[in-house]
Amino acid sequence: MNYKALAERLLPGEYPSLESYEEKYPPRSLPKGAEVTRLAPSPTGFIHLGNLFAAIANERIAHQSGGILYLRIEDTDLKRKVDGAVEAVKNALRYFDIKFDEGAEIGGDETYAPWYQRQRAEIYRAFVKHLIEEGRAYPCFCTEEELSALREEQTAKKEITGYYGKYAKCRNLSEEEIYKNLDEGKPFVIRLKSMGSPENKHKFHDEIKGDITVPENDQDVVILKSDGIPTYHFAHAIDDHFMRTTLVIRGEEWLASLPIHIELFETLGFERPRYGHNCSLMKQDGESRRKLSKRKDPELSLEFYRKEGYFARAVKVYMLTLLNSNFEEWYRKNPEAPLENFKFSAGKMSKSGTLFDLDKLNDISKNELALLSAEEMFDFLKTWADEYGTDAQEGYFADRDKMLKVLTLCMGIGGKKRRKDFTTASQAMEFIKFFFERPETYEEFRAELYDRASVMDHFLESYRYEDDAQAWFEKIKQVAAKNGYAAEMKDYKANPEAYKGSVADVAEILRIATTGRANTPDLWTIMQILGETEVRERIATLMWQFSQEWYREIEPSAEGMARELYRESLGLPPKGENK
RNA sequence: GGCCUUGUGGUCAAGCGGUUAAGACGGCGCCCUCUCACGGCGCAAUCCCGGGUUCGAUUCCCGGCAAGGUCACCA
Repeated sequence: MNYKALAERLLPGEYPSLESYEEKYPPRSLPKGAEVTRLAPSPTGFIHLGNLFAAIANERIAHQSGGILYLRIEDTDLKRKVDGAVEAVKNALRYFDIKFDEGAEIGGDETYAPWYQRQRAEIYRAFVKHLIEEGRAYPCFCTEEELSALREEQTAKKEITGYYGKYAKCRNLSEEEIYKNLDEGKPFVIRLKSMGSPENKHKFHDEIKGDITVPENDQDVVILKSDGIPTYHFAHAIDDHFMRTTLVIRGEEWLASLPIHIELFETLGFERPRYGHNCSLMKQDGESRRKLSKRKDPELSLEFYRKEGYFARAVKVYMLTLLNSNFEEWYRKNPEAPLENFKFSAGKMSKSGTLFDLDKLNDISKNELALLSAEEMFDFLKTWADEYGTDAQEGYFADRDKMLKVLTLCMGIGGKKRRKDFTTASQAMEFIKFFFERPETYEEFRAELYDRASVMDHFLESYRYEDDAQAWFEKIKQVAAKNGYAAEMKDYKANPEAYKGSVADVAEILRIATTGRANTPDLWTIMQILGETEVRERIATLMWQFSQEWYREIEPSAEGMARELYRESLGLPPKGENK
C-alpha cells in the first residue's frame, strides 16, 4: 500500500512540516517547576459548579508555581455552540476571581494562539496526514447504521463494543477498495490504527488518584471527523502538546479515555502532560447519590449563586475546603492571610465523589459576610441590588448614611459579637427591609400577650427619642411593671406564676409593632434609626387596630374613642379626618 | 455486562499496625440574654462485609458487596 499517495488523496495539498510547528510553538521559558494548566470548556454557555471546582484547582496550581493558566475553547462540535458562551464563561469566572494569563478573548501572549480549536484545523490535519503516511491512520467508510448494527451485534454476543480488532472492517480495506469508495464520493472519517491490547495493563501515576492501572487502548478511534474537524481526543493531544500544557486537571469522566490519549501521545511522539482526574460533585437523591444535574439542580449553575447573591469569596472558600482536605484547618489558623498563601496540592484532592453540602456553604457564607465592614457590605449589596434587586430595593441605597447605620446594626459591628443572620445578598435585603418599608404583615403575637394595646399605649406615653439605651430600657421595665409583667428577668424566673410575663414579653410586643417581626437586632437602635415620628406612627397604627377590634367586640359604641386615642398618641389634635 | 475508580458518624473528613478514632457542618440539650443572631459548654452518631497476615488490624493482603464513572463522527 502506498500510504503517501493515499494521504495525498485524503488530505491533498501542502502542509507545513511537523518540525515547523515545533518551532512555531516552542517550549515555554518558565522557571523550573512552573505548571501550565488550562480550562477547556466547550462553548455551550452553561458553566457550572463542576467547572468552577476544576477551575480553582487549575488556577491555584498554575499560579502558585509561577506558571500559566489559559483558556481554550473546545468547539469541535458545532451542535454544542451557543452564541455569547465565551463571554458567559469569562464573566462567571471573573466573579469568582479566576484570572487567566492567556486564551480565547483574554489577550496576553499570542505565541500559542489561536485558542479556538476550529481555528486550528490546519495543524490537526497536518498531523493526521502524517499518521496516514506512516500507516498509523486510515480512512473508514462505515455509515452510522453499520456502526450501530455492529454495536448491537457485539452487545448480543456480550462482547466489548467498539471499532477494534476483527471488527475494524475498514482497517483492512485493500488499496482498490479504498480508492473505489473515494471515487464514489463516499464520506469518510480517519481512524487511528491502534497497536494496543487491553490484556496489557500498565501502571500510571495520576496526580490525584495516585497509582492506578490502565489497560492499553485497542479501539481504532476516530481522530478526524467527516467534516475534517478532529475529535476531542486528537485535538487534546495536539493542543496540549503545542500549548505546552504540563498538567491536565480534568473531571473523572475522562479517566476511561485515558488509554486513548496515552496511545495518541505515543504515536505522535509527544511527551505527554501529567494528569489528575478529580471527582465530581454529587447530590443525594433519595437512596442513592448522583452527579449534580443541570436539569434537576439549580444549585449546579453558577448563575444561581449570583442571582441569590452569594458572596463570591464564600463560594470559593467552600470549594477550597472540598478541594483540599487540609484547607479548612489552614484557614482556621490563618484567617487573615490571603487565600493565595495556602499551599494547594493536587495530591490532597479527594479521590471519591463529594456530596455537595449547601448547609456548609451557608455556614461559610455567614462567616465570610461577618468579616466585612459596613462599607464593604454596602458595596456588595448595592452591586447585587442593581442587577438582581427590585426597584424598591435599589431605592434603599439612596440614603447612604442611613444604610450604613442599618448595616452597622444588623451586622453587629462595634458590638462585642458580630451578627450572622444572613448568607446571601437577597437574604440580607429581606432582613433589613423593615427599615425602609412599613411592615405589611405582622408576626403573630403569642396568645398570652392579650393586653398589647395597653402596653403600646404606655410605651408611647413615656417614650422620649433622646433617651439613651439604658434610660429607654428602664422605661420598658416601668411599662412592664405597670401592666403586670416582671420588670426583672430574675424575678420572673424565680416566680413565674406571679406575673403575666416578663420584660421580654413587653419588648416583644413593641418589637413586633415596630418591625413586624418577633426577632430583630437591638430594638433601641432600630428606633433610633427609624426616627421618632416613624416609631410613633408604626406603633400607634397597630395599637389603633387592636383597640378597634377590642371595642368592636366589647363596646362597639366606643370605637370613636379609639380613634381619638390614636390621634392623641401621635400628638395630633382631636377631630378632623385627614392626616 | 466488560473495564476503571472509590468505600471512616447524616455530610466533608483527619488517620498510614497499638489512639478514649481529631476537627468542621448539620441535629439535640443547657448557659448567656429584652427577642433573634452571636458566643460558651455538653450530648448522640462512624471505620461496608468475610477471610487471612500479625501478639495486635480502621490501617497490610485476598475475596465479596455497594456506589460512581465509562463504553459516540459529544466534549
